[in-house]
Amino acid sequence: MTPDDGASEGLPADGTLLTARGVRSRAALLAAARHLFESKGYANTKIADITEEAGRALGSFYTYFANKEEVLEQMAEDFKSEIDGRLTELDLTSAEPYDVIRNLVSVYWSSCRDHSAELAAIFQASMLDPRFAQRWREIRSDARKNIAAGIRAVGQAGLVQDPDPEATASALGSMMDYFCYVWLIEGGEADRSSLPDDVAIDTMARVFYRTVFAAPEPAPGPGKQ
Amino acid sequence: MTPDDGASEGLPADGTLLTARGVRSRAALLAAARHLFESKGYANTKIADITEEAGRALGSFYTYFANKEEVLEQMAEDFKSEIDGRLTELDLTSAEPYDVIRNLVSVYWSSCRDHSAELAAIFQASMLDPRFAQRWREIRSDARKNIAAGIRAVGQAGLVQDPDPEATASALGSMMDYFCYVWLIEGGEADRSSLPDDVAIDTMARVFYRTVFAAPEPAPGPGKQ
Amino acid sequence: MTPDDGASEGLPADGTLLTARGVRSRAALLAAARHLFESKGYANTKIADITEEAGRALGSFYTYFANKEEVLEQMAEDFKSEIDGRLTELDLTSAEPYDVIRNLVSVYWSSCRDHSAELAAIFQASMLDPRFAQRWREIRSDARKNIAAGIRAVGQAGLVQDPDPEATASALGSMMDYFCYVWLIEGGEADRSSLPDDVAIDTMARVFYRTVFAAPEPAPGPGKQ
Amino acid sequence: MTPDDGASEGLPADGTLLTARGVRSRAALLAAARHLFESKGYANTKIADITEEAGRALGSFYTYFANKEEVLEQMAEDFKSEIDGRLTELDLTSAEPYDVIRNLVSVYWSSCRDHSAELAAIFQASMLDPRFAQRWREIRSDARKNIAAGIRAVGQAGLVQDPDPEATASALGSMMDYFCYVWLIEGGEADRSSLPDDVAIDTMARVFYRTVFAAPEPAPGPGKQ
DNA sequence: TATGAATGAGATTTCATTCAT
DNA sequence: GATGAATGAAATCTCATTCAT
Repeated sequence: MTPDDGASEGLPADGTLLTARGVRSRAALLAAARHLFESKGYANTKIADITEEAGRALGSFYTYFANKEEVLEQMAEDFKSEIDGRLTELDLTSAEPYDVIRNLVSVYWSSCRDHSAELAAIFQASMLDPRFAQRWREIRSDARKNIAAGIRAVGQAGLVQDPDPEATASALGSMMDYFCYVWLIEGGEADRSSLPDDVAIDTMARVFYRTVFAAPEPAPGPGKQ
Repeated sequence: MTPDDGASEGLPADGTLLTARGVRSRAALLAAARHLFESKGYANTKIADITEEAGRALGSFYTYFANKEEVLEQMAEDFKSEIDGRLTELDLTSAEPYDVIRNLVSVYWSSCRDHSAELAAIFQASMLDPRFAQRWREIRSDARKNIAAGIRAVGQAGLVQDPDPEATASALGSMMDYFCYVWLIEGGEADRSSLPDDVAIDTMARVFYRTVFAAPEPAPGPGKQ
Repeated sequence: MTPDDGASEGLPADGTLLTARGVRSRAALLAAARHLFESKGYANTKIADITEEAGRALGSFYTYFANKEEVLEQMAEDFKSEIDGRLTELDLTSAEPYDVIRNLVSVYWSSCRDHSAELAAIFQASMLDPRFAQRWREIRSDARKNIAAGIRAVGQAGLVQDPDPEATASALGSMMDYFCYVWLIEGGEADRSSLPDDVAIDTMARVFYRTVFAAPEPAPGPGKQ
Repeated sequence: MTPDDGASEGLPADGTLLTARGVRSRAALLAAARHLFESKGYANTKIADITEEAGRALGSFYTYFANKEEVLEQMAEDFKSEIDGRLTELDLTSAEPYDVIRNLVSVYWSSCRDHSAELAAIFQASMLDPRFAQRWREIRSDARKNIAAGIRAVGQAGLVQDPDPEATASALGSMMDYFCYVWLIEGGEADRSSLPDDVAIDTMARVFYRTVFAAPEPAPGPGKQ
């Protein structure tokens, strides 16, 4: 669950393998970038900031990455596989549909919380660089498809019909993406600056469930997250 | 803040009145900025791009604006009063709650579509500059409050209870904001690049209505938008 | 005959016309570049050197040129049209073939002497950048063709046959190009560092004449250059 | 300066002897440098390119050379002794002066062809670095002296007088140097990209012979090169 | 007001050389 | 000897802002 594990040991730009020292440096740079992307934002972070934060010389950055985009690329990759991994582990056979939805929302929220740097950076980059807009579309595409499939399944079960499951999935996905961004990165709304995890999760789950089932969610059992 | 206090015809920074020529130049610059913010994005638009597009000399920009932020400031102001104006004109006393919601969503969608430049710029700027994040929070705050008030009203009518109307309002607002951004600015999702107006509006209205009423929306009558 | 006249008033990168002030600045930068290319060489001259020498700010360079290559491009253009102009003025109907050749060689030598900066820079650049190698080939191509035509004319007059006039023209051209470079730029041979104009011209003319006519040149009359 | 004093097997900078492994590494680096100087040019070749091409680690370069100049220094040395060697082997007592000249030119051409990397690098370096300009002057100095001596001998034989044999030698040397560079390195003239060996050699020999003897060369016998 | 040239503080990127392992 | 990561001094280019005309 630490942000630094997983796929990010990575490789230098040219595909060569790294020495132990190299692995350490690369990790230090990624960690520094993550930290800065979160605190100052992707666009406002200079390469020099990253190397300074990592305690490395400016030039060392280029031993491991061709440019700032490549750092984000790497982080986005890790972010996606992390979420994918967590979602795969999820128990989707739960008796209660609401629990399935809540678990799903919960995984998404906590992934975003643990990777707020990545989330912030990807969001930003998607607005600055069309290449990243495309990348971000791809990353979220699986999630959209799964939601749409769920909506369709509910329709085929004869429960509630949705005239355009993909559009609805896009709306629900947008809700989750931006709600997470607002509360985890941007610092909340005008008169409230943060949300407890369970409130955030319940809120998203509620919107999600009601949208799909057009009915009230079951009364809550005792607390979770 | 009267809706027509002359802000958008604009005044120079020092409060002096503009000559007719000045009014024209200022408008040309704003129009150019709008166009560029939409096509290349706020961050990727340089002052020189704006003046070139406007057919003015670089230096003229500074006759009317202190910097790019001020241009956006102005556009945001106009954007907000425009939406506010349209929402005020709205008939909220409609017999059918679904129609109220659909009208509201419809106004939001078409405002965003007609002001995609502003939307794009505000969104982007809110991610680059904390000052604009705050500004954007304020702009959307009224809408959030109204939604929350609506949810509360429904609860008080004894229909459906919502444990945290503000949080839900934030979720619904996030859905609308980002859904509009995705489909009007970013170019849609991975496998669909645009949405007809009525589909977009129906989709948002559906999510909105179901979330608030925890029930299916009424079956659509013929023709819309 | 000053290096700064002619085509080099030029235009800024984007084709816009320059103000009087702009014309002055651009000329100052070109003059500075010319001076530095000659004294330190093209490759060893930094943009900052040029602007410093011209008494301008670093950034001003980019108002007039996209990069160093473009400066040279401009200088090469001027150089070529200058030589072309001088050659066109030449009297080729002289009774004495030797005089024609000597005049031609003389024009070439003095053009190179007056434009040693350009010569040095073009030579250097042609070795560093394939694009300039091509450019330089094109520049000298006319001269080669004229020489070849001359050789062919001599052959058709039944005087001396040359099995490959183009190859010979290339050899004579190479001789002139590099001889000029050696004596005007590089500082001569191991044991002699400069050559009086008339010696240089006589030498090249001799090689040229003897190669074409396979006979001794006429005995020199008095005074020349 | 015996032709085989071991220079090209080389010694490390400090005079220590190399191990067998060291000899192999040094040779690999020289070969890689040769190859790259030829294909990308001296200035465009980085140390890292050389070590990569040689399959060695970057740092290993500095075990054998202090810098890139030293590599070229070494190659220039080899180049010169190679040409000197070939010229010494030449039969200068041939009955026919034209054959002497043709042999000489032929040796020069084939030396340049077999050492095009060295030729390219020396030429380039002589334009970038005054130290190499000097070096290159020295290298070619012997050749110039020999040519001048030949011209003088012809004059003393009462055949043709040359007012400045050294200048003429410089012109003929320039012709050969640059003609070889143009056709062996730069890729020819605008409308022809290569020359068969015998055409190149005949052409240079023709210019050379006619310049020295101010008379047509003897009609060619069969077979050459 | 309008103009567009001038400025210079950044930011990125490259690469020769050093050095710890 | 061999390795390749680390270094940091350049150099290039950008662009918001100022200012003389």
